Amino acid sequence: MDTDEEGDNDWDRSLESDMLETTEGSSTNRVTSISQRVILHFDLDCFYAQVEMIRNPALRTKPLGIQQKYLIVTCNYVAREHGVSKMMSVTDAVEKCPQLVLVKGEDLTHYREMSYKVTELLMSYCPLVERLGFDENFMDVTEMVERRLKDTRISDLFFSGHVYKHECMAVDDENARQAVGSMIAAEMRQAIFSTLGLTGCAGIAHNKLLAKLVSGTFKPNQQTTLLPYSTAELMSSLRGLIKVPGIGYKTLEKLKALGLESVRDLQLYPLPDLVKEFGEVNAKRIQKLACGFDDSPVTPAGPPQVESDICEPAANSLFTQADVLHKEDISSNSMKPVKHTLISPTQELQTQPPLIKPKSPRQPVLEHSQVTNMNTSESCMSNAPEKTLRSKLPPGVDPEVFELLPEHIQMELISSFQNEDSAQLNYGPADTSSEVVDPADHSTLAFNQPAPEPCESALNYNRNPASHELGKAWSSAQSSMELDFGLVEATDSHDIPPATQAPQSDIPANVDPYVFSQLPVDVQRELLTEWRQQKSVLKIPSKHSHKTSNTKDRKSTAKGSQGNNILKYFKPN
DNA sequence: TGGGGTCCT
DNA sequence: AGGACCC
Repeated sequence: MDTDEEGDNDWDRSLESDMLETTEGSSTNRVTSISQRVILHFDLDCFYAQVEMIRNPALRTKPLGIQQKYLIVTCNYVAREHGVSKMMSVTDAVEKCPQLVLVKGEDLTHYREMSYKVTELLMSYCPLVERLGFDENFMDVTEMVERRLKDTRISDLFFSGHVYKHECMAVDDENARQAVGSMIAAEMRQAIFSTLGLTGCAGIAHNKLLAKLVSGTFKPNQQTTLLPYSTAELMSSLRGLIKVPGIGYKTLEKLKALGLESVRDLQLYPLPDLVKEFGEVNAKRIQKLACGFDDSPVTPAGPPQVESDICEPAANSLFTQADVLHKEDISSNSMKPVKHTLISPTQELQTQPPLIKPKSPRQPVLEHSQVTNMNTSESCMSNAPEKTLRSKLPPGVDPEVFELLPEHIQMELISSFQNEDSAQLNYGPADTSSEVVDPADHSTLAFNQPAPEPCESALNYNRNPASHELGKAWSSAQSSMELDFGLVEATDSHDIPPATQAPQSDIPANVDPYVFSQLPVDVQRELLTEWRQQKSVLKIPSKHSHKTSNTKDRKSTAKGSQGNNILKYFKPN
């Protein structure tokens, strides 16, 4: 039943209500098609260094390295200009930059606190936030995007920040969701900056893997959106398999032993041989990662659960997984009243209002009749004559190249156009169409541009221009927040943190640290006292937190991620 | 090569 | 608990 194909997903639950619910055997049916998730990845710039610069603004102008033992674990951008880099030995760093200021960073307390504030802030917009280390967060904003699309005219949309491999991009029906995602990401980055004084990057894509990868394309304090058809370009731009998140040192070594070096090598390697080395599940997983497929859900780690909702009676087996997910999502959403924000999206480098786009390829859309993944299992497809397979190819996919792909990837491609990860392998402008595999060619597969197709106007854009549901509610518990400190536009478009920031670890996320620092001292003190008494939504795990009650249970209940699950990180469902 | 984290077996 | 992955 569960080949690990992109099945039983929860990402399109937002659309599920519109869909017919039928049950065929045990497979969940998805009818609609275009539902792709919108995933955000936030990555704070040199996080430890930023925290130290907030604690001591005098450091801002100096080259700063954060030291743990004999390592510079991170450093600010001033230091980077002098040749210092992350994970460099202190000796080397000082050699490169004798004026380097060193701050010990072995005690993580401050970093941890700040880190959770960021996560909390993000959670106040949308509960689906997953932490990755102290300085990264994933967010699934699919529902938020859907809601905005409903009451925003398409002409009011634009891409905030960069669009991967494009200088500018006009918004149309096909890319509107990504555009909204980029606007949301910009607002959130602005919120992180104006309330916490931290800058960072964001990536917007249709899955976690790609959001993470694309977020790093423009580095400090910028954001980048990936359009699905640019997936292959992104993947092939990675130099070395180690750059694929989810492939670590051990796996890399094994892959090397098999003679694989590039992303493309892995994409094309015969699955059976891969299975011998890694087992079926892992083999498929890593091969899919190499192709840019990742159906792993955004799994909130913290305890957003405040109320009763988790202790529900054992799930009725008549419920599909998706049903359960849907419920949980609604309940967690409903406890999030939000205030309207005055924050305006940052415009960044992208000053251009969208003009004319290079006639954009569109995301292929399949007919509804092609039922999702219902057993796209090998058996059923591998027997299919090639002609049949080919005839099902999404527009723009080069059949020649298609045939080079491992079978499960082919299946993925075919079925994915109804799934969330659709259009993944929709490789950009092609030219290598009819080639034979050239072992020396380490570039990636190329597909033709998808031909224009009738668009799915499943998304209707109404009038109602200014609709911003993003609120700045910090924690539902707080009420003293009527003071609109946080709503002050503390910055202009260029995101330079005020050097005067008074670091106050107790000020709530929606209070601008700068504005706070301008208040009379006694007022500050009074506010702080009040805030300190208030509970955080996300409790910071104590150092010796035993967490007797398993985080796992919390997770699987909280998000209802299919309790089984393979790899947490980018695991297939 | 730190000082953490997560999940799977 | 050990091993893989992540930062």
